[in-house]
Amino acid sequence: MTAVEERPRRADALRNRARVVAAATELFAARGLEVSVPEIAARAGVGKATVYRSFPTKEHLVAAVVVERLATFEADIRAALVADEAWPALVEVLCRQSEVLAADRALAGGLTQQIHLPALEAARASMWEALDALLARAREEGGMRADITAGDLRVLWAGMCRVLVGEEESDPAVWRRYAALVAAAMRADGTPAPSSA
Amino acid sequence: MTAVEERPRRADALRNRARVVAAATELFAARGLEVSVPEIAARAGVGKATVYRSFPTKEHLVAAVVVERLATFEADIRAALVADEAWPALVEVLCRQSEVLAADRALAGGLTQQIHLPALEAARASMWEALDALLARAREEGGMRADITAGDLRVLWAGMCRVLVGEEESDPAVWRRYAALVAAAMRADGTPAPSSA
DNA sequence: TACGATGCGGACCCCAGAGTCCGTTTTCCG
DNA sequence: CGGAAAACGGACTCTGGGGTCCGCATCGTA
Repeated sequence: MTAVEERPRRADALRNRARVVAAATELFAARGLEVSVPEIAARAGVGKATVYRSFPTKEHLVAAVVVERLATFEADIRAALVADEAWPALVEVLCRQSEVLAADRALAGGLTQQIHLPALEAARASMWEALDALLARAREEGGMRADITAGDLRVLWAGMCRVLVGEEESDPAVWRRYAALVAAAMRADGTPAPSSA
Repeated sequence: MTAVEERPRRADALRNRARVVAAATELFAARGLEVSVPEIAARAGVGKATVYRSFPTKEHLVAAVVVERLATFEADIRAALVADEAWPALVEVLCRQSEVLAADRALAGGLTQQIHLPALEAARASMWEALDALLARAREEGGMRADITAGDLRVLWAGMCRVLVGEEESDPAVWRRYAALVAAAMRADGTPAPSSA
């Protein structure tokens, strides 16, 4: 655990850090968050220790990459927030991001992975908050069941993503189709929960 | 890899095997399929090697436990097959089994886990076949979208289960609610996939 | 009851991945 | 341009889980 201090870093250190992040981003996208640190270091053309000089822990590296990906996802959501009608915009975001996920296993992991690092938690929270806002608008417009929250969307959507990722599904059309099914589950049209408990 | 021969096994060997399976069933249910063999052995009150005498590989042990669980799931489905109306019966099965899953991480893993062992593959296939039959009936009765297959149900339902399991959700009501949402996604009511790809 | 086959379990090996150390190289400031 | 601080990277340790070995105990049959 090398401390991450605040004093100015040398040029080569910054360059190497960037290379590591780039390599990690590629590898995580291609093969998931399980890729080992040594392999990332090799891909970046640096030694393992160099990775640990920028990131105290593998989790920190993962977080750095995932935060980046979450940010672009959130940007897409926020763009949808200004659309005329929220519901179609929401569905479009889901479909589009599902296509992205078809080729990026890192984000999929990031949606649900159990990593408790402030930076990541914050990025996640901010993202869900944006999605919540979009859902709220869709609800107001009447296109959605009233009891659906961003959390519900997360469970259904992230879950489906995990299964598809696990099966190496890479056809964007398939991903879009499931995104549409998840959207269908949230539509306003009766079919309330049946019976007890 | 100790071979699993056919000659009659000693009484104590059978007893120990049963203990191991019982311990594994408990631990897998409580904490998922990641529980280590040493820990299972300890819980069963036997040595690690004893586990490997009955099961050539950890995967074989996992398979043995999961097959058992899948069988009870399948039995539930087949019972629903003789109901008057297939759709409500299907929803009921999903809700009920979701409650079961709330307390059993083993089955959840078994639904999607990548283990390629004949016995497990067979049990899974048989289970999905039963579910397919139930879906077919529901489709005939008109309660369901025509394009939904058992595979679709698997992606949505198993996915949602994985997320809930990962978050240690143990409130059966929550599980039932999501099962109902998945069911809603499959209902016949327009909302077809939007646009391209 | 005796004795061979069967089964037991603790000690052991192997591997892989996370994280650290230290002698050498690079940067950069005076 | 020279030297101290910063960074490098290969070699190292540590941990933990899967799977095996072998001397000892137990079973069950003649």
